[in-house]
Amino acid sequence: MISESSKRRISESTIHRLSLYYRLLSVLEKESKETVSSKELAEREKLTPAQVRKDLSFFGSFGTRGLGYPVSELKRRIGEILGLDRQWSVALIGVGNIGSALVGYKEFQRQGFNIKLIFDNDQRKIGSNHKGIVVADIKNLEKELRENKIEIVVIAVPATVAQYIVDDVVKAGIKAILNFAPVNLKVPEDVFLRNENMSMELEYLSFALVNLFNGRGTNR
Amino acid sequence: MISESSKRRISESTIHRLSLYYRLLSVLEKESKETVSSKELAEREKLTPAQVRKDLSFFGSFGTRGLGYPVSELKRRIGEILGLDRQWSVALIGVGNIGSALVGYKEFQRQGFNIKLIFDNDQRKIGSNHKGIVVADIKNLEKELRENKIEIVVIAVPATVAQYIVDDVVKAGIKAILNFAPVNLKVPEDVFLRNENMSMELEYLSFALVNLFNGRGTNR
DNA sequence: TTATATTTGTGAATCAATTCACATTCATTA
DNA sequence: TAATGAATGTGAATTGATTCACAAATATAA
Repeated sequence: MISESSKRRISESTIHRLSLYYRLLSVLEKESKETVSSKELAEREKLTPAQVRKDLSFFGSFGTRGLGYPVSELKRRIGEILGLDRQWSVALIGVGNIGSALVGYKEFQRQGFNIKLIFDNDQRKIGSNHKGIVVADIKNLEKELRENKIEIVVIAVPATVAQYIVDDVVKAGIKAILNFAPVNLKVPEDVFLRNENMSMELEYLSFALVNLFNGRGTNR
Repeated sequence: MISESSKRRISESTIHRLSLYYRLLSVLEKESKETVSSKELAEREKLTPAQVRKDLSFFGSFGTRGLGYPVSELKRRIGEILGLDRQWSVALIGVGNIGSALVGYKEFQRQGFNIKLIFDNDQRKIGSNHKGIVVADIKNLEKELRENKIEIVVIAVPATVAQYIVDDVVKAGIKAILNFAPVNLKVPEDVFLRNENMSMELEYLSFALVNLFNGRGTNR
């Protein structure tokens, strides 16, 4: 897979759809379904069968003609591609509204994203316990990130301080950052930064209600 | 604008970028910047100037040749397009981890999304106060949604019950739903449904770390 | 064992989004 | 007031993503 993906350039949309397939396959696996066709996957995700097959074909051929894809096996393979076949050490910075929610978000753990450290700068929060993790002082950020071999950092601090925090996170050698603060962050070329913009979809709904209401909705 | 957008089909990406421009223009406005060029907007959002101009051109011509775009005016116009020039009545269903975070999320209010009602089915939560809003019993969902003229519903309940809730929400005549539950929901054609998949970006990071690490990161 | 029905995997074709490139417009300066 | 420079707005060109359509492979039924 690794060589495949460096050969061709895989689009962001394809990766996002792999996430969808992975989640759906987990459901099908629970339902003890043995095989599934691109047609069925497509119907359940509101895509075309060709789209599903094309997405998968970038990474190999996982199906059996005349039969479809083996549910468990395909789930396992997509898990491999997405890096969900391993555990990730995650640190969370900022334990306000959103930070607290993320600590308790079961879906992350289930996928192998383990929050190992929590940081904050508020003395009232430092030392407090969140789901078994003691909140550390942001002052020790770099040292702690290194010592605990953190691989992914989640930013959930106010927009005003996010850039300073990220600068320190980058200094600590972190190469993957998920940002919940509503602000554009600058990172070096070799750091992966993704933004979770919680207002964006709400704004899309607002746009849709105001502009697109000629009768029917347009879903993703 | 309304007629423009029904003439041509505006892509989802364009709308998402309008959200980005809007946020950036708010910053520029605070910095008392009078005008801004497509070049500068593009640089700050890691886009091309042509992309910025094309996006805006779908909705009209807001700039002055030789000068650029007037910051406040453009912000106002994009606000209009996105429906952020008005207040929206929002109901939140499910006040667990994520629901609680959303109640306190300032960014929503700032954009005119006002959480007016909160529902839950847990007797321990019903009647409790969240930022001045008393949690209502999910049993009265339909009645309350109608009486309070709710326009947008945010779903933050466990995946297992989300579809049942959504069915009731649709029955209440709601046409716009934002779903945080990690599950594919079915709604009629005339209802706008958007999904906020919190794991997706984390999975993208995971994918990037495993597959794309030939030195440099690829940011959005 | 053969015939028929399915369904994959994938080049080719189509459709959509992005970028190019430039005429046009306006601000500014001499 | 004319000349210069800057930046928009937009068709055309390009690039990228999606869908088509079909040969190949396999399952299943006769």
